[in-house]
Amino acid sequence: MTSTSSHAAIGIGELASRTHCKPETVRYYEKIGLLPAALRNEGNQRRYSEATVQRLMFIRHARDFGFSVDAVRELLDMADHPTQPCQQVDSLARRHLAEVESRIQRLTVLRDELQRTVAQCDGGSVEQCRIIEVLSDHRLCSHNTAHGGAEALR
Amino acid sequence: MTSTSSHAAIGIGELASRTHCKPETVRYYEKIGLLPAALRNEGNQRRYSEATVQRLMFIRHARDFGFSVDAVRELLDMADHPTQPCQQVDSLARRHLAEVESRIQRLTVLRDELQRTVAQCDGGSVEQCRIIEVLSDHRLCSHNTAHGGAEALR
DNA sequence: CTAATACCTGTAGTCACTAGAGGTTCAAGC
DNA sequence: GCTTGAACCTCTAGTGACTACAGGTATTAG
Repeated sequence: MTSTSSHAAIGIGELASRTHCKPETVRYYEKIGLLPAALRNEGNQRRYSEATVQRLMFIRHARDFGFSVDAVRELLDMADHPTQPCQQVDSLARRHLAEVESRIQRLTVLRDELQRTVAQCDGGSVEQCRIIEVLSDHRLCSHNTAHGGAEALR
Repeated sequence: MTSTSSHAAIGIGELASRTHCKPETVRYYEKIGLLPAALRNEGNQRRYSEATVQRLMFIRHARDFGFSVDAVRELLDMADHPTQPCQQVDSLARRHLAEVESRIQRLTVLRDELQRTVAQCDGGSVEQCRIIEVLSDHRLCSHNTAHGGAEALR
């Protein structure tokens, strides 16, 4: 048996594989306080309960939604206080949604500018390349504002 | 006069302000080799020509388009060889465009899921909050694949 | 001449992990 | 009991593209 039975303590490897992350990530989350310090067995290895599996699933799912680690910290805190009103949760999620929408907006403008520029390249020499020309002179862009690609990507 | 005359050597502060970045960024670009080592005056301070202003404008504009520093390095290299065919430029720009489009795609899927989730919250207690519930259980999501928000944002 | 400003170098911090070195513990087979 | 290999441990450094200091020097305006 590979110890997948329901209420036995599990090791970091199984915890990681059941939550689609790596042992390094689990140790990292413990270090930054997203997960509490794990119980250890006699040989100093971490042992986890089902409750930790659930907590880590929550964390991974929230991260997968694009919430920052700090936001996840707040969400966990709220989830730990179930009788409180969920206004803060709602507000956090709406702010996140607004950020995603803004990101889409900026990337769409950038995409249009890139498409226009790329479409104008006729495949000659670099000397007459429209892409290089546009990069050399912002006045050739359709907007005179920044594209914001450096922030909207990466 | 604040030394804005056309062909005099300028300092790092003026170079920075004319290219919408900071002196630290200029020094950083020099360090990583995007800009050549600057000439110095008697007091060891960097002095720049108009050519450097142009080069840095190109760099900033390309970064603003979202090209990575490595991509900018390649673009600069190509721009420095004007008689070569611009096929590589074109290919680099098209790959970048594809990346931007993919990013928009992923963020759009994420936005839809977030919108759906946020819309279901009725403002009660955390206990019955749909947002917390969805984060706790991926099966409540409309797709059973990852949302990829952690990679698509950030 | 003085004071404010701009500049210099070098280091560390950001974010959310990931990768590696160098050592220890565990589980299975013989 | 012994061996072997996988899994685990801690600690450090690296990623991208800057940004922010600290502690010192140069320039410039008045």
